Amino acid sequence: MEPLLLDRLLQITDLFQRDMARAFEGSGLTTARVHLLWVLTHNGPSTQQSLAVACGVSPRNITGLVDGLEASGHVRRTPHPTDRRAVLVELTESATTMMRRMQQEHVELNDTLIAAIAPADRAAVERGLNSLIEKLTALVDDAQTPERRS
Amino acid sequence: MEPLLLDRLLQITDLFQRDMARAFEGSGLTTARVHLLWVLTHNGPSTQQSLAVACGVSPRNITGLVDGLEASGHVRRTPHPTDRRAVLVELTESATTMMRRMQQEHVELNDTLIAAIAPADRAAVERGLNSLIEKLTALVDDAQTPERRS
DNA sequence: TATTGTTATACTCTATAACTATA
DNA sequence: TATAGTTATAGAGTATAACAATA
Repeated sequence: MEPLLLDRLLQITDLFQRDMARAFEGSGLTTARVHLLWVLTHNGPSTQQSLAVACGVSPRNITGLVDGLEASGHVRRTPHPTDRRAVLVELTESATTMMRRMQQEHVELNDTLIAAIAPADRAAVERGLNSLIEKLTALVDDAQTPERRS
Repeated sequence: MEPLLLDRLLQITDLFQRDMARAFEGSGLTTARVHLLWVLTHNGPSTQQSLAVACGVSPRNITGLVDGLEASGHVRRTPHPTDRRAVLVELTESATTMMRRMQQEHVELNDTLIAAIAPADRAAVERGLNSLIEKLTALVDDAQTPERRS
């Protein structure tokens, strides 16, 4: 009984989640908080509204995540220069350093994974994953868009 | 700037999670509860201890998940025939029917995804995913096992 | 003495709704 | 009037520790 392609992909999903959880444990960080740190790394100082959009969660949730990251010294809230309602969330120096290291480990893991694939198969795997992403994106969007509000 | 292989895999992970959450919404089911239902589908009536091991969560957590699934009519607690400490959790008839349908949809999604990959690439993608699973499993285990308790 | 499940407690992620301060 | 963020409230998933009943 060959496992289905779908089962293999789900297994990879599970392995990633466990690998990430393991990498964070002890640091007080969680998947949701690290996600926010990645967004800040890529986008620079951001308002909580924009973080909510980027993370795909409610603004209220961002308040909680930023509270936690502020308490652990990873981010800092600073006043928005022109809008006194808003705050800018930015990485602290130590968090910036940490994210640089994480980004490096990310690239190293990528290299390790590519090295695990037979050279002759690599191009096909890349094409295949791209096709899967395209198909999955279409499926998710299809399910989202046509909410027949008749 | 080509995205990394790792980023593609993470994107697929994200798409799966969104697709599953979408599929369950409105049904009152969640990822954790559906996972438990899958375990029951595959293993048959089980004690909460064995469910805890199979789901990789604490026994206490299983109590909560089973409480919820019992309230929604998906599972039933029955006395263990020989061990009066334990209970056997089993699917109700309606949940069994639902899981059969879910299993069918699972196979259909698998077919859809395979169809999205160019036929010439399919074998290479399968091999590549197997290699990735092997490598990732080794990485996760390596990080787990040698907790140098010196 | 060890195991099964539950009660007690706590933390994180998540959401919606109401409210405050500003635009 | 609309927007940015917070307080209030709620529910799910997760954990550990203490306890009951049973092995």
